[in-house]
Amino acid sequence: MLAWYDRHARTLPWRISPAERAVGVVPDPYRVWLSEIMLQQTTVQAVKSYFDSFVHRWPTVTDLAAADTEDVMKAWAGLGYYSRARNLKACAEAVARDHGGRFPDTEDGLRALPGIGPYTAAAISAIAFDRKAAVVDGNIERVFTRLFEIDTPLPSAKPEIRAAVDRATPADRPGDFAQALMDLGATICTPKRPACALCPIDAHCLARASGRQEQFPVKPAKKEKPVRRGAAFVAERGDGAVLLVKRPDKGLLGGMTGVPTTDWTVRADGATGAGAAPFDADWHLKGVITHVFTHFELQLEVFHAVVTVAPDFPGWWSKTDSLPGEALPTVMKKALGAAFPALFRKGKT
DNA sequence: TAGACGTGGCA
DNA sequence: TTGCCAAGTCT
Repeated sequence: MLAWYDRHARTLPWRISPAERAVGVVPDPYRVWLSEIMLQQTTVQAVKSYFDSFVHRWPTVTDLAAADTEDVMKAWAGLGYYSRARNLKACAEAVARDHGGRFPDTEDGLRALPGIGPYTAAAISAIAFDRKAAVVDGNIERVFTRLFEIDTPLPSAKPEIRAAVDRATPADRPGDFAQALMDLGATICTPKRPACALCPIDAHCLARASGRQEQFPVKPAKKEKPVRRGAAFVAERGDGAVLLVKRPDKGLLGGMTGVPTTDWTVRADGATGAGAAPFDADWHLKGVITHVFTHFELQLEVFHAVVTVAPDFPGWWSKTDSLPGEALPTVMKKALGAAFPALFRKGKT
């Protein structure tokens, strides 16, 4: 795997190449940590631009610790799983305050920090500090369940997989070993139609031998996504400014910004409509948007009104030129796009 | 332990 | 178009 990695390692903004490492270049634990948090359940392609803007704006963990939380949420907007952004800030503060601005180099030390679970602790200790650790992410689960035809369904199979990864991990270059396995999973040992002919370890793979590559890993059946409905209210002032509110720190889209909405419920009856508006105005239905979250699908009626008298309602007015800089999750950009077709298109600003 | 928690890309 | 999925964590 290490020989394969030396020739085929992906070039990524947060990564030290095997050649650089060989001549003594060491990774920056801050960049390793930041990339690992961003990459949780998120594609490399989606992360790249966010990673660049974060390290440009906050070059060190101390800079991030000193940042305004609102600015961090704004910079994270669009990446999803927003508790990661809160924990990112809390973790930076803990590292600055309790560790003198330096990340712990052990799994236990890292695991104690907010937002760092078993995977990320192992990954940082291996990649940033070259410590031997059993790094197990989704890629590595796939590679190992195929190698050994582990047919226990996930997540029950995790201990079995972890033990196998632990046995396989070398004392030399454990960080490159983990990254090699992840690159293999991302580029060759893919979920569908894996390119076994190109695999450096196909001779060792039980699933390859039996032709059952795509049967692994075994996962439980998905549950059906319920549909929830609600209404969003885009209030526009005479100068074009829009009324925004900050959502509660916990729960869905926690700490992010949005337009006022009703609750999103499974009720399919007349729970929505202009009658559910937070204050009286000449509301007009502008459209219905659909947005798919991890555990439900949302159908959101979007109402618009031009407001001449400031409503007694918590929030602030944001002019159209400052709107893109707000901490707006994609679903909220979609809602604004339904109200202002010229300003927002398909959730992009 | 199972559910909450976003988003965009691709087959 | 629909479903699956991508370097998981927290409760």
